[in-house]
Amino acid sequence: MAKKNHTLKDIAVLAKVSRGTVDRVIHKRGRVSDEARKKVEQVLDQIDYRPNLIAKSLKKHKNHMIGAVIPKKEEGEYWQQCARGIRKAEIELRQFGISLIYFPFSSIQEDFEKQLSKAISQDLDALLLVPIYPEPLQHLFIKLRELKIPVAFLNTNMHGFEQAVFLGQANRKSGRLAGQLMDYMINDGGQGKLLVMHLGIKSGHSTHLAEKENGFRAYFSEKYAHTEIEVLSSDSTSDITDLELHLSDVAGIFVTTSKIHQLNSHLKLHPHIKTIGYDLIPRNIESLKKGSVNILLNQNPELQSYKGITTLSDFLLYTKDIPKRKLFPVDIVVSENIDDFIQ
Amino acid sequence: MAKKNHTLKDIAVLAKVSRGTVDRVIHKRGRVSDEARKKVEQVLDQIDYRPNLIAKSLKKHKNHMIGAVIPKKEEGEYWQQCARGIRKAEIELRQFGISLIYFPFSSIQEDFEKQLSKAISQDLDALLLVPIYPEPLQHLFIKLRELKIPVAFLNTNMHGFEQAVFLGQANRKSGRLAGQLMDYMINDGGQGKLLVMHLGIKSGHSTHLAEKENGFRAYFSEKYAHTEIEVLSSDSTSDITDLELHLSDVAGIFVTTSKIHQLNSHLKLHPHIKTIGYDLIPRNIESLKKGSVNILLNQNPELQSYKGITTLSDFLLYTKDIPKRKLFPVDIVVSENIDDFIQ
DNA sequence: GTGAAAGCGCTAACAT
DNA sequence: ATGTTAGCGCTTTCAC
Repeated sequence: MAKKNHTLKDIAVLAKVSRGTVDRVIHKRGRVSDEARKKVEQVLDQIDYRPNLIAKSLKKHKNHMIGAVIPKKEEGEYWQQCARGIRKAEIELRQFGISLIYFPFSSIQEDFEKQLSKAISQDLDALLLVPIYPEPLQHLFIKLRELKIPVAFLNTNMHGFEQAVFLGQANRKSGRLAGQLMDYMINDGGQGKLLVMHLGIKSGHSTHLAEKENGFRAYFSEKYAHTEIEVLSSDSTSDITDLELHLSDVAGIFVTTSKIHQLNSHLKLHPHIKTIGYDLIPRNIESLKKGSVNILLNQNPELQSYKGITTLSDFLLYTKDIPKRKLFPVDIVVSENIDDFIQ
Repeated sequence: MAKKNHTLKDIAVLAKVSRGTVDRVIHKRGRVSDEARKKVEQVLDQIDYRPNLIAKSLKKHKNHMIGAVIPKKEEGEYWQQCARGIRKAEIELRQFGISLIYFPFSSIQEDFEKQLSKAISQDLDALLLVPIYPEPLQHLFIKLRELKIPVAFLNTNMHGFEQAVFLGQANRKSGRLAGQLMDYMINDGGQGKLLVMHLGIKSGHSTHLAEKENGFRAYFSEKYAHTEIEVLSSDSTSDITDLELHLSDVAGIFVTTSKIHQLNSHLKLHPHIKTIGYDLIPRNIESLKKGSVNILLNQNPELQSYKGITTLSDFLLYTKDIPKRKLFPVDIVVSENIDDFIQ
């Protein structure tokens, strides 16, 4: 038994009922007599029935629409990569009757609000979105919840949704990882203090950064009695012109944002300082190749958004379950393996 | 135009011919009059026809069989992971009418020969295999080539096959990467020599190891005038008992195989020595967590074999192209991110 | 050379 | 409550 893949028809024959009845039993659509149900269930116990997802999908075929509410490409290379992942999924899935509609927003509240409203009003079959300003825009998220369509959240998680997947990182963990890598590079945490820098922060992202910082600190406080760790924040380049003052006895710098490239001119003067930053944006890649940055942690926005779309489409096409969360490991990127990660 | 996804039927209507004719034109099956062909081609130029892969697959459905000629699980944890990836794909693909047949071999020539012959004689629809002893068994590989079925090669590539994908690593590159990571850890290549160890080598794998070694050497020779690099090979544990003699002024050890855990007792005595090894097998993981090993490079056998099967099934189900090669980046694993990679 | 039609496995509307 | 049937888009067989 269990060799052949049984079909609904097989089961109907074995249970001596009609295909319709079998279907009703399997999908619990009711309107079946106990007697018939028992007969079918008996057969189902015997064999290992797996519905043919391809047939199911073919039947249901109704050109699914997935909306993507994501920051505009102009918002930075990170979001460009994110868009690339979505685009890749779009091309692959077109042949399966999935199409995408984009709702790109610039990161001001009004624009996000506008785009999300537009998306909500379009009765889509699923939605991928990067949720920002959740508090002031509660009413919108409530509306979204009421739609009861599957949602994929990128970067920031939201709760209270029935069918929702979160695609993102464990920020604290990546901070810890940065700690260990830094530790390896500065050779056992001894001499010199460390700098954690939150560069070019945009509103709404600060909790992520704090988590990274905490992880970084946690690593060192667990391993060494005390390592001196100083924190610097800034949302513009001007703030870091007087950075020089801080760099005298610094052994390593951990930048929690994608802006490590802003330090380039400083780092040239201090080649011994070990540096870890985030994200494979062109200017960082350049810095990595030139050696002013030692390690980049890649949060892999392309893969995340790609998986976001495929998770949704697996649900739409094959009624596969939507997992609660998909956490992606960060890639550790140095100049010797950077090529594996770009294109 | 191009909004809706056009079907064969649509085209037939537009071209005022039958669906059969359209199909014949698209698939170049001949037996079409020039006149009819032109009409169809004209329509095809106008619209963007994308055949519905799901329908195609449903129609063709004929329980495809994929054979897997891979080392037995007893051959080591690496192959066990490999088997897990295949198993994962098997479970996922069962519902699409793909089934697998396993031909596990123990790594002696006779057994491999036997299993591969068996696989060849079973008229499978596709084959995944780990090719070893290609020279002495040329006749078998010639036979395999003649079968003209799609093949996925794991770990070692073979040439002259029409539909074949190679899934594996760029070994030299991973050696270079190990070089850079070592460089980072020993702080700029200065004091102390380095050891490259080929531990527990099995026949047939030595070119891989040499490539890794070369990459490692290349990194250092390009960066520093001269770094002293010593090489040690062994195919049994006994050879490394006198290792102690070599360890006096060693700064780092790079083990090109998965056997770095064999060094555990030695490393305890020299905690300052930095170590890089391969593969997430339990004893290595333990060593990593305990700190006697600093970095493990994960060649990701599970993902490789999984992708091997899915590449083949994408071809069988959806007639998607088979790429020439899929090279996987190695994961850089330290104790702080090991959890991301196990289970 | 061409069109008509069956059928892959499933769902859902429609009879009974 | 249950059985029958049409049809998703494609391939393939079979008449003509």
